[in-house]
Amino acid sequence: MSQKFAAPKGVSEYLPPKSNVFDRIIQTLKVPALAAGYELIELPIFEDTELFTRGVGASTDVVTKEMYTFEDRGGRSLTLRPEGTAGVIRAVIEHGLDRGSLPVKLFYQGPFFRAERPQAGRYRQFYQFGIEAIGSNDPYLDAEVISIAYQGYRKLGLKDFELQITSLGDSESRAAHRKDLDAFIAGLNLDEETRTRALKNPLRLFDDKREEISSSMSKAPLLLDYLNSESRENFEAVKSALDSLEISYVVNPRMVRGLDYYTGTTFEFVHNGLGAQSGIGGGGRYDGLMELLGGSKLSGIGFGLGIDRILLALEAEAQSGQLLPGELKYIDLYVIALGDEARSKCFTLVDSLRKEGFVVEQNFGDRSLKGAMKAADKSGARFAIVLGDSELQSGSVELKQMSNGEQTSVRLTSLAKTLAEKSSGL
RNA sequence: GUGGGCGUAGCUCAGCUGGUAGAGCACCCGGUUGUGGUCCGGGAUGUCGCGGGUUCAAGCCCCGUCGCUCACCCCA
Repeated sequence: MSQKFAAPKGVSEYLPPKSNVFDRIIQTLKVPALAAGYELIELPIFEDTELFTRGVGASTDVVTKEMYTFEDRGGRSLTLRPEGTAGVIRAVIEHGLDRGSLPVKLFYQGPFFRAERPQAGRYRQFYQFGIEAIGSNDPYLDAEVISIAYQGYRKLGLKDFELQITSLGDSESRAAHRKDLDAFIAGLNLDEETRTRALKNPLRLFDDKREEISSSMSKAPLLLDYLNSESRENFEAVKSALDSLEISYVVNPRMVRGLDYYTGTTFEFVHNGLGAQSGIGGGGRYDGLMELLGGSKLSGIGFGLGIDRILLALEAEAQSGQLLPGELKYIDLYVIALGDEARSKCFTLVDSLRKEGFVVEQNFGDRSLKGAMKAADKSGARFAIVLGDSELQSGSVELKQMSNGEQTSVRLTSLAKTLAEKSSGL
């Protein structure tokens, strides 16, 4: 009895050729981060459960109903990471990274886990690329962080997205607003569940898509109107820094983020071509997180970008039949051997060309020349050679350019040189 | 957790008021001796998601179940 296995529910998987695009996305997003001096931090996939309940916030849905939590053999409660920031902060504190020069600038990339009901752009295992800058509250740093995400998207060719920003202010500003917002919500007719949620974090109601709730929230007091002078000046400084980089944005005073640690500048990138899950990335400042997790009182800011959703966004923006960035695999040369003797010669030839840096594929098994040529064509190789008895005799091959069928006779000894010359001309 | 849609070849799907399985794409081979992309010919591939029921007969009807998907809650 053979059982057919399937991947667990709701996970995202990437197979060729789409996996090439997936890889390209990550490589591309890294470029602006590296250019700004951010360095890789590679962290465990699972952490102490309490890191998330405390860091992300016990009131959040992420913590209350979406965590993959399990006990290890020593009875410790562990959780598959639902987001990246808490782990980064933990590592910074644990290893004293904040004792060096500030801000500490880090980037990470990898899988994250939330046990939600899957839908378009929402998976139980999903991928994020993120950066964190810890130890400075300079508004220019906020703008730098935002610009790194922005540049990453643009480098990938994305256009149809919008940057939304707001400020959640400092604790004084939030307290003043909370008082009025609570009073306002108390006057609304809400179902039990929603009311409970509002008690934990009333801002969440701004994000509710149900018609009756969004319409009644339209008159709710906005946090942005309660910012004290310091918070307001800070927000203005961030905005003008973005202006100076010609990064356009819209201020969305109703924006809500899912994690409780955000303060001050908060932002989200929203794509217009996606379904309900339109946020392709977001982040913000977190003033109290470091201290909350047992570290020094340093502010930080960062973002997480959803690789899966960026891929969906690229697909949404692509014209039909258009290739996505990185989708086509690149091959310099396809080598076809005819006969046993040639086969053995080709095998070492391919090896040496690869060592010189060329991307080379060879045909395997007994195929007709026609079939092998067809495979060469489909591989996307720019050039092909056929090596059989006569080539072994003469010591030269016909180097065929696949795009136009042109063949040039080349000595085997100068194949690499000619290939390099011809390739650079393309 | 709640609600809608869908489950037929590797992929996208067709299958009329039930009569016992098809197309396109992809794949492999060939169109006389060692050269691809077009064209022509040939070929392999399905327990029609699974279980039960109705019927002489079910991919089509009924019940259940599993899965996928979209949306809500929530969120990258």
